[in-house]
Amino acid sequence: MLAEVRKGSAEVLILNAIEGRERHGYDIARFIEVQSGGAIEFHSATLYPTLHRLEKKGLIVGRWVEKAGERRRRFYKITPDGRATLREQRKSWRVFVDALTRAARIRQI
Amino acid sequence: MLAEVRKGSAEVLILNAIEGRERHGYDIARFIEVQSGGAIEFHSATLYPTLHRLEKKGLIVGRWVEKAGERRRRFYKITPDGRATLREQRKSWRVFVDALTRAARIRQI
DNA sequence: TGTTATATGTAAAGAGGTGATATATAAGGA
DNA sequence: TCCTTATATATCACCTCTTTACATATAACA
Repeated sequence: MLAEVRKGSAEVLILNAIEGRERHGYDIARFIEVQSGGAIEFHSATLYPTLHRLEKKGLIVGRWVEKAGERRRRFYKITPDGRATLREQRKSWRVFVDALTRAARIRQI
Repeated sequence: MLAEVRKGSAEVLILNAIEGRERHGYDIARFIEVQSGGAIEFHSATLYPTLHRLEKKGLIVGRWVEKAGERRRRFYKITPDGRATLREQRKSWRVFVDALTRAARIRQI
């Protein structure tokens, strides 16, 4: 994440990353880094526990894919519950971001 | 705060609230609530420890004001270090908010 | 007399992130 | 051939911030 970490954003970023198609963990982290223009970087210590937590909650499902001569990867796809949660989290972030922007003059109008 | 708390935003909100003039804790919380249109609400358990932390770091300074027939209040004003930190935190939040908005499609373009 | 607003505070618990460390394979350059 | 880098997953101890709940006290109002 940024130098000073912003908390609670890992879930919405991961859910968004697999909204369109399934991805494995490492790919999710790269995807987020690219989409954010390099501003958001996932540490493996954030990434994997968050994936496990999301799976435990039933928001994503993973499956191991092992091919000969390749490392094993765990691909995750979003569940219907995951999609509903993604919608809620986006809205929740939108409200918060707008409120913070106003209440802390983030853009110094 | 929102139903699901967004972490790490208390400091920038408090510093912003006393950027223009000194305020006491309870007033800071009310100010933030009003400025955010009611979206951000401070609990006393977030507010007071954060004020103590900011004072310990030298970003704000407090003084007790006691008037006859009134409750005691502690008024805080921002220090030069506090102003510098406020500038940095605003920038940091701006970068993060923009990155998150893009990387998690917060506004669902 | 009871409730609400004002005003400050702490303790225990939980959530979420970080730095460090670990393991293992494949690809590419010296 | 050896070393480094990228790929790929994972855990542990620690830290920071926030919440729920509790505590205290005064003033205003019904």
